[in-house]
Amino acid sequence: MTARQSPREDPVPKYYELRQWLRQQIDGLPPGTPVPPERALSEQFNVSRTTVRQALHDLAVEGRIIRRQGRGTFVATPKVNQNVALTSYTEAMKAQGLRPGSRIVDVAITEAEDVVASRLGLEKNASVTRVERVRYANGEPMAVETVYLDHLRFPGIVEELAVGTSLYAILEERFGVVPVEAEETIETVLAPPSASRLLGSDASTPMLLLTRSSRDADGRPVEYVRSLYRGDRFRLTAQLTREGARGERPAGAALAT
Amino acid sequence: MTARQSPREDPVPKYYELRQWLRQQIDGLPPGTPVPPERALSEQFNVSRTTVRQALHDLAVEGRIIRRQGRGTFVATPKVNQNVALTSYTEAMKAQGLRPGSRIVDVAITEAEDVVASRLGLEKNASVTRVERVRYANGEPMAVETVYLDHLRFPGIVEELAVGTSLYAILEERFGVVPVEAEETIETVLAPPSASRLLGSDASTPMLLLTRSSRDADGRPVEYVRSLYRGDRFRLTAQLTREGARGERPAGAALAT
DNA sequence: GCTGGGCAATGGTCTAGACCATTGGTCCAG
DNA sequence: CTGGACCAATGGTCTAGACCATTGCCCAGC
Repeated sequence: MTARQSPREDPVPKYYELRQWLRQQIDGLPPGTPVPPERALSEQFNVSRTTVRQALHDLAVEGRIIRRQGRGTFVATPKVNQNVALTSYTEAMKAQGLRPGSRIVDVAITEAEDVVASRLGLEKNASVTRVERVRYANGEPMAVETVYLDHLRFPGIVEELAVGTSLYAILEERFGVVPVEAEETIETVLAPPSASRLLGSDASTPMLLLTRSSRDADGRPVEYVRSLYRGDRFRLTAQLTREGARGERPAGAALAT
Repeated sequence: MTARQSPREDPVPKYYELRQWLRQQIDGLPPGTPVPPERALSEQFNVSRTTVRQALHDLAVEGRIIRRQGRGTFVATPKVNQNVALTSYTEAMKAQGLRPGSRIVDVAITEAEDVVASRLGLEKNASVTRVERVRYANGEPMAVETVYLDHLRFPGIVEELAVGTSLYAILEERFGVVPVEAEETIETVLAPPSASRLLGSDASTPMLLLTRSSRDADGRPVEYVRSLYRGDRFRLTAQLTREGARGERPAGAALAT
């Protein structure tokens, strides 16, 4: 398998060719179908194992295969959808026939890092409550979510969460606070090892980092949330309706709930 | 530099440590600052070049550095923001002090692939107009966008585009069609070599794939758009306001234009 | 002064291999 | 029957190196 000279004189790397071949083979196969091991592919195509690994890594990044040390490589299950508005993780999973779940893995009162302080309108090193949880679908970890709240404004969160109360129920029932608007950002990042371990993916796997800064009816910051979604397992969706003035593209929008 | 045993017995790969060290060194440096070459880092840290490459690749994926064959490695410029509603690429870039641009690189009448036909409500292999263009900010390629339209319903698009008319102006003025609602998806993919070449990144660089299927006031499909944004250069944003019923999270939304 | 060629420096692709960590199955002993 | 040890198979990390493609600089020739 040599780097091929295409009619346009652009060489195609071996690993890319192998990637495409493999993609062709696995598309349409049921999730869980075994993919040949690295060493077998290396022999079959007479390329080094490194070349095979590159191709497999890329397919894993795209969520087409799942690689498990000691076990092998398998066709992955399709990506699941998550509405950008994040109406409800639970509802979104249920709508796709998946069993949602979550587990709080860390709750702490800590000092706010710069970006957290900034987003919550606090002084540097102000005291914040940090809640970290893992989101599951059918028992499979899908996202790590970290919520930051002003500890002075919302005391006692930790204790309430310990008895299983929903965070937003706490905010509304105990503090009379409802988030009414938010800014969100979406970008690709790589998982730090801590999140990798929680999510069962490796440190070079791109994630979708979704951040949200929400405010209440008085315009005061309520929470700052960082959610790390597995890029190989998630697709975000949005429904838009036209509202605004003519533009280059459909302009303005209202998200359906 | 050995894989270190942390207090929790979790080994940290060398390449990850090097990645973090480099990240610490470059954070805050002005864009364009040279980063030491691979071979220098390999000597300095007494690790193989492959280990260095892995660390550098990861930093490039995250958009922290830019690697140029024959030239070297440099601190990258910060990610730019693109509103999810895609109100206007032009406006979004201008709002960030960037000079927007675009170039149509391919226009064709072609047969619809399955997904395109499905999205446009057409028969398999129906005739569609495909418009492919590259989006720039300050002359730097940022995204590749492919628009598909029903050729029977919207004939003559190719000729109109040849004289520089905006696609949406054509739809409205010639066909009386205005997209009023849309579904969008956002996910991470890897750039195919064709897009890599257009965007100046490599085939293992994650991209943000944003798809949009829009419909007119009669509910008929108007266009199907696939936009590949460089994951190392883009962050998507959304402004949400509360509309809906109580949920686990802020529910429903209206996007600002 | 300008242009083209040569060369060094750089990142990109690839080979070959060693060793490690994890997993699951099999076999044996209690 | 159950649990533990062993082993093969698998993916993960890493070394060492070769060769290629690209880039920019310097020098020589016109």
